[in-house]
Amino acid sequence: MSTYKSEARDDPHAATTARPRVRDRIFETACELFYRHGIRAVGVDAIACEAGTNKMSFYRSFASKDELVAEYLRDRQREFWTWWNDAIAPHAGNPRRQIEALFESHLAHVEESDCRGCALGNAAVEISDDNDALSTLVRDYKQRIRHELHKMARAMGARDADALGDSLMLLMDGSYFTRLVFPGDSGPVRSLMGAVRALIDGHTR
Amino acid sequence: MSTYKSEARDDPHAATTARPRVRDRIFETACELFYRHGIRAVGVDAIACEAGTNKMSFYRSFASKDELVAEYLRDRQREFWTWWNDAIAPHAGNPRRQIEALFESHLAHVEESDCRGCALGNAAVEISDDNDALSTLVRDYKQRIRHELHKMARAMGARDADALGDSLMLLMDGSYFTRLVFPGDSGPVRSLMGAVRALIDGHTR
DNA sequence: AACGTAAGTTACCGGTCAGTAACGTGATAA
DNA sequence: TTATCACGTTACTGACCGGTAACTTACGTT
Repeated sequence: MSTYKSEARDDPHAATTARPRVRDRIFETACELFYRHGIRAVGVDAIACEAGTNKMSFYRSFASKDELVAEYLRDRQREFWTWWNDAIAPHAGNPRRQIEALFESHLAHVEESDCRGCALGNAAVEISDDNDALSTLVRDYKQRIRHELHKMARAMGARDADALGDSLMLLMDGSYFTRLVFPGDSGPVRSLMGAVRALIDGHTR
Repeated sequence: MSTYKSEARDDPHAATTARPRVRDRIFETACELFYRHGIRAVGVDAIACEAGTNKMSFYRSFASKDELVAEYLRDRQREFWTWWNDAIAPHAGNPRRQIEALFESHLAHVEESDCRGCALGNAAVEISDDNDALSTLVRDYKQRIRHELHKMARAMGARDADALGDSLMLLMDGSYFTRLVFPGDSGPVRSLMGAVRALIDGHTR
């Protein structure tokens, strides 16, 4: 199974060059490690070490690992909605174009070499259902995505807007999920835009 | 984060009533626990205890936890293809009906209350990429599914068979993935059959 | 110079992880 | 009867888990 182990830091004391506060370094490192290797696979020791500090400084900045995980998930969530708004903003007033632009951007993102799927969705695999704080966080996130897709489908005048929104969500999460196994743009994600357009057409023609 | 802890066994010594061999009990217990709580979240101690035995008997039957995990994944894989063949067998010679039947059966499975998504796909989230044995196992599995879907789409006479097969795979994995967050039949999976038929129509009309 | 603050260091806690050694027991089969 | 097999039991290893205590070092203000 093998948990992630950090290798010695290259830059033990960069001294003068004002590097970011330890809390920020820890957080950024943790985000990267969690996404790359999974939440359970990364211990706080490895995070602190990789961030060029130690466990004590970790616990001066974060109450617990679960707190850090929650903050990681909230951060990814925020980034997601920023991305979402940026993707649809140029096509305000044209819902169909907005959906297409959204999925074009999503496709580009998913095809990037360092993409490891959906951070929140992956977390749902790892966290236990009885961890209320974290699983609620993920559920709210996915529910809001679903809701926004319903809204956009409705704005587009789709025959069965909720069904179209749900189908689009299946495609979105499907491309995240398959991405874990198929590298780059070689996977089933190739067919994403075709499927998106076919479904939209089917609901508007 | 909280790892799974087993509660005391109810049936410490069922004596006469010939219960299955310890290896089988361990394996069955492990499959259930891995699927329910995730692979990393379940330790060998918990497995052995839940199976009504102890760690020593575990290691008499399995060389390592990773070996057991591999066997778990192979078993789920076998079950999957059995299910697959059973689903399409009644409609041999009618590829379109086969695909529909496949997804109808898949939908029913995914709507079951104890479904926690795709065992192999979930494993892909948890295992590290450098675990060759396990990640190859998962990749081969997903590649074969993709290949079979391509074949069926081709047999159906689809205009772009590979694209249709890929789109169907996105829907399939999407319904697995969303299932982790949306309980029962309340999630985006509601739209599955509609999307499947719309895509097929789009590729054959 | 004095002080507060941010951060590094070492050592430790109890618990769990995967995995092993050595031994005991009860049933079966030769 | 004796040997073997399948299994249970106890105790252990070394590493790692999340988390804490107590102390030290360095810097920035005033």
